[in-house]
Amino acid sequence: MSRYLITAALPYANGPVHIGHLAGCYLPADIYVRYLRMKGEDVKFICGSDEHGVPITIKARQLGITPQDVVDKYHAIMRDAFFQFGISFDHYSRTSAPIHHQTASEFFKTLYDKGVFVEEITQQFYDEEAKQFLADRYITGTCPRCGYENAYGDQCENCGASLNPTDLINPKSKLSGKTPVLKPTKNWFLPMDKIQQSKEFQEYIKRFDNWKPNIKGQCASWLNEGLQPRAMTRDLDWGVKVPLPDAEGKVLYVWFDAPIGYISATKEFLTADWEKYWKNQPDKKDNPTLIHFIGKDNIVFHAIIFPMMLMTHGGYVLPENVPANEFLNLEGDKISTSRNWAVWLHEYLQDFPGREDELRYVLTSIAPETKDSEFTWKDFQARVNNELCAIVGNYVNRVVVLTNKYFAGDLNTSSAVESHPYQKEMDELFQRYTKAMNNYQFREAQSCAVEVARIGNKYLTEKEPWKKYDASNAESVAETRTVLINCFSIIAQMGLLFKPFVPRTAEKIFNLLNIAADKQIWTNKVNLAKVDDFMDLHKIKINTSSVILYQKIEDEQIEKQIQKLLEKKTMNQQPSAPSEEAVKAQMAETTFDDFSKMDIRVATILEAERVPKTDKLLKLLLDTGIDKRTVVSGIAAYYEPEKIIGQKVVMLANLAPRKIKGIESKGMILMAENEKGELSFITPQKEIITNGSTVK
RNA sequence: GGCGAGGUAGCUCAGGUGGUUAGAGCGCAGGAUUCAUAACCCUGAGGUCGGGGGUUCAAUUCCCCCCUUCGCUACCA
Repeated sequence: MSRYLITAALPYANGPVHIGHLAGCYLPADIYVRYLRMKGEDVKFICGSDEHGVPITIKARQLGITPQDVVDKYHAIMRDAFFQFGISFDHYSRTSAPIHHQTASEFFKTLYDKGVFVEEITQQFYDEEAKQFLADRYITGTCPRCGYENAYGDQCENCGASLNPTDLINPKSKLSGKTPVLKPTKNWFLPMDKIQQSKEFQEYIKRFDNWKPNIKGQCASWLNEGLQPRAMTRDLDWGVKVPLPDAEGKVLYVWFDAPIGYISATKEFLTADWEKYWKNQPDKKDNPTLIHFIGKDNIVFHAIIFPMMLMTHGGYVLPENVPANEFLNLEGDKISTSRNWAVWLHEYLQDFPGREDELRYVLTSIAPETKDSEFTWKDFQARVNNELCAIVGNYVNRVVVLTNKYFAGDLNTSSAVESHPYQKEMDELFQRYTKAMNNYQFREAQSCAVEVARIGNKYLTEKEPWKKYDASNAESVAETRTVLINCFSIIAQMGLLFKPFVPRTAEKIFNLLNIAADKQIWTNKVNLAKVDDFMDLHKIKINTSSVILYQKIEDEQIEKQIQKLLEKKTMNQQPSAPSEEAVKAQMAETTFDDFSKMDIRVATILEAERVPKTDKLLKLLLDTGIDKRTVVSGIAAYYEPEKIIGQKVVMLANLAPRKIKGIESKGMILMAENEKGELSFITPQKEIITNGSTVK
């Protein structure tokens, strides 16, 4: 028996869980864990809410409540939805738990004492009015890449660029709306560049060879570019306090503390025994196997940074595999929490009560294992109706109905039971299934389970007891009994294959056949003797007139869901629907004096060309009325160079010159921008306005 | 622009260290059947495996170029 510690990414506690999270991470993790348990392995499945970090503090501020209120709310929603859906965590914790603060704090202190960190004083934005340093997410400004005005200091949500706060144009503090100033502050960096060179790390990355191509490729890409030191502390007051005397007002970087959440949750759950699931054991063969299930957005943290932390700490095992999935799209569009384009788990559970297995089944059949995939409601309906109802559910019901019809539900017999002619195919399916499961190919494995039902249907159709059964002929009765016994044996084996995927269905099947929990043990090879041990083939008795495992999904239900989504889409597209994200709040007050320092004037574009090797930049020659000058502008996504010659524009003329891609840019074109970050020139309306006319 | 992963039947996806007729499910067409949730079972039609070049006796599979989708990354005063 091997020991496993399986984790699923800690969901961030600032919003509920949607089907993309499930298909990408929680469902595959749960399936794998249930498979390991079925094999009789010693496995612990750990997860919890990730409750630190800046977005939560922003959300709290917006709602006028404390960060703790925010995380309390979403922690409860997520935990309840997960458990109702059947994600079988052994323990679901949270990073605001005291034991987590203690564990993360100690972990940091150990690395500090070992001299792992590099202390560095850097210039960070500081809000003089709020008297605090600003984390990346607390700074907004114009995205230098796409021109989106509400980009965050770490990332632009419009174009997805990852940024440094100092990259932002016109940075503003989210606290006061004022322009922040740069001020020195001390932080502790993980020298990932050095650790990358270490023998131990080089040894560790060899195991990437066995990982899925998408992850291996992404990691190789990071490693080839060379890793950079990364700050493991932040100037913020929400999180785990940095356990050092000179670290007032600093907390651990959320990505430092979050993965430690896996450890603290294990501690909380197992108390004294936790180390058996995390640490190297005296005898190497007793070492636990650590596997992280995540979505592809987390690869670098789980495959590289966290292992580096574990490695430099010492004593811990490193992840054996990080099976990350790609993204799930929804009805042709990317799932987006901020645009509310999602199917939320807690809403599904309400709209489809008792239909958890149906969603589990469909999400597994379309899981983005090797590439992005797509969920549509029509497809959901088709898969439930054509596969679960028609093939699986219908098969079980026909066997039950026939048994009642010819044997009043009792197949009890003392004569020997012959195997059916498809046992070889079944055996092959079990082997295919095992191989797929071991390689994290869950869609393939699940299809093996459906395949079993197809075999059953085929067998039944070939034997056609409804034609051959003759109550007055003992031989015919015996043969029919054998056929039905075999049909039940196929059902039982199907239950085993289905158990990790649709646990409630499996439960119903095992209840129907009175198969005790201690018999539901996986075997990767089947034959009659094994099946007979698994379930007593001589004593099959059922006491139900029919078994409907799955109900059809009606057109109206699907229409309703599609309608729900269309409404969301309409709301998203209405430019007049102002939401907090869409329309920028008014900035802090300024003075006429400040405004009049701007030399804003009209100019005409004389020449325009793309800046080579860039996506966004145009090099423009402008006639400003006073001179002809070069300006580089990030508008290539919205204007083609040939088409803007002669275009009148408004520009800021006295902006300090700056070199961009080696070109000296003297000024800045002013652009109007909508909430999507789309840009437009601002053009004077009358011909009397000529080059050099001022704007005031 | 650089890097990574994809582009295979109408749809959702498998597969391939180069080698006889390229696979599955759904959908579609035809047949058979009635135990069953109009379900099951059988048969069939459908693809120059993103495009173009090259290497080879032979390429969908190897090499080069291009187009395209997704992600990471650079440039936007």
